[in-house]
Amino acid sequence: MAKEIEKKQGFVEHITPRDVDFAQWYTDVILKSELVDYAPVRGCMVIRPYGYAIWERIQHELDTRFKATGHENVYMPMLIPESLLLKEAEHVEGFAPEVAWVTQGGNEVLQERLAIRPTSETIFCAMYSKWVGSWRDLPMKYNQWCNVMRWEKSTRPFLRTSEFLWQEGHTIHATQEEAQEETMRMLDIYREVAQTELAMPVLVGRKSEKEKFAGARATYSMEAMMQDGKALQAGTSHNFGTNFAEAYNIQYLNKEGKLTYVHETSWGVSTRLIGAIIMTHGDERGLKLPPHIAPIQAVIVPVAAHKAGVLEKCGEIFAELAAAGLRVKLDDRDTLSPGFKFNDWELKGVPVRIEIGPRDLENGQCVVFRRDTYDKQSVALQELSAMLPQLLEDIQHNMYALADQFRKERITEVRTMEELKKAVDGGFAKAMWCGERACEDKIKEEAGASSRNMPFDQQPIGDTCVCCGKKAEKLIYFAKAY
RNA sequence: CGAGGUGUAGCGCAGUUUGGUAGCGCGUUUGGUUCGGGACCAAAAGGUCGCAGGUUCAAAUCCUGUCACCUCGACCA
Repeated sequence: MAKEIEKKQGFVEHITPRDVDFAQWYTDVILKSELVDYAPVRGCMVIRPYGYAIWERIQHELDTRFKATGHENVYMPMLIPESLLLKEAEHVEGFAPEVAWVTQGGNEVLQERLAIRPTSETIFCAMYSKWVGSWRDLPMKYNQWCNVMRWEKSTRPFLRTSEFLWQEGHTIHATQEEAQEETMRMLDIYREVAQTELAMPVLVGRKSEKEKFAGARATYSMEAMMQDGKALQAGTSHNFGTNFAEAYNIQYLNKEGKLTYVHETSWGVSTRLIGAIIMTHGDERGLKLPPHIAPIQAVIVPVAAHKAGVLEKCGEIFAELAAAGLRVKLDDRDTLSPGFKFNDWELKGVPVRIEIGPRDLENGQCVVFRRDTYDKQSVALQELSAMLPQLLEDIQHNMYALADQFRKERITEVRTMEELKKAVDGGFAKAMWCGERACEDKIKEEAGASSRNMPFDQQPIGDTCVCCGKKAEKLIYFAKAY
């Protein structure tokens, strides 16, 4: 089907329409926009310069906020001795099926095999137990930017790959209250970055026991809705209580001189966020990047670049905009037609395009195109650098508003299983739940949906469980998930 | 790990049923003309047909094995 359309239109770079095959649309977009390529290793991706530039933007937004809230960056080794990994039982059980092992070094078989980190709780714990001694040492709030590896059964670039990049924050605190405060603070930073920088609305809340992180006392998440109505867990923040501290013996002497276990948190977001941006905003022409994290915010495309003065003027405008602090690019590739470039930069999701040709030079203006609405307007050249920042903000806000409206239309309050099944076919179901694992399992079985999270703002929409009909305990979202 | 699918030029594919000189489109290179929504003409380069066995005078094609990747499920950021 998609192939027939492609052939008919004769477009080499044609993208499969979203409503024909959303999964294929996603694959088309990420490959053709040159974000990633498949690696010659099972389940791994190569993040290409344009994709990595987006990751660097996301890193910048997060890292700035981490540091502003008192966190420091560190780096832990990628290899974890098996004995160390085994100490927290629930954690091991959760990760064991997807750990990759190093069993040989050079020509020698290792005495103890080494896990390639699937996450670094264990090694952080080992170091914290060494580093902490007094209540004066607390809190310790460390973060690391690194790669991790999980031997996933089936993989998709950005969404689930064997190796991926992320940040993992690990903190230890004197009290449960402090740990909980930290857990919430970091979740809120994730929410804020998602909403203000990625223009992506998210639902924040607490995970059910079934869905929580292996070894956590409580897991909180932010959940985003993709354009096929499926949920993507876009970030998590965990409160471990003293679970790991007890397993790894992380104790300090409190003010009374008594040995006390620390309270620990961890929190992470990954390159999956790039997948979230793509599936939240993208359209039939390809990527659509929010201006705040777009590596290129505005691209200048010369028209009839060989004509006198065109390229020179483009160069001047480029210098002016760059000096004004905009991330701008001049597309001076000489063998490509303007039309090709228009499509190329739309595919790559650049928020604003500036066209400058001979006609514009005569009139002292340019054509400004915005990616989110496809609107074109003529702008006087001397006003350009003054109007662009506001235009970029408009685009940023419009993209959030569109995504928010899309999501609102696809969240349905449900009171019966029939309603739930219908709601999760292309959307989220908002339901009351008794709190029992059995009902989650049954909903997974019958509707293919999992619980996403329980919002902090618990305004009941009924008093009986959507599944079993018994007394409801919690308001919770269900959805099919990536 | 279950079910399905695909491996042929950088990319996308045809050719496999019925064994007989390796094809097409795009891209690439060179020269020229173009340039306000995916330009055109001409010439050129580019492939041990995933890998290993086997059958045959002859294998991309038939047989056996094997590896990899993709999609959908189950599991997970």
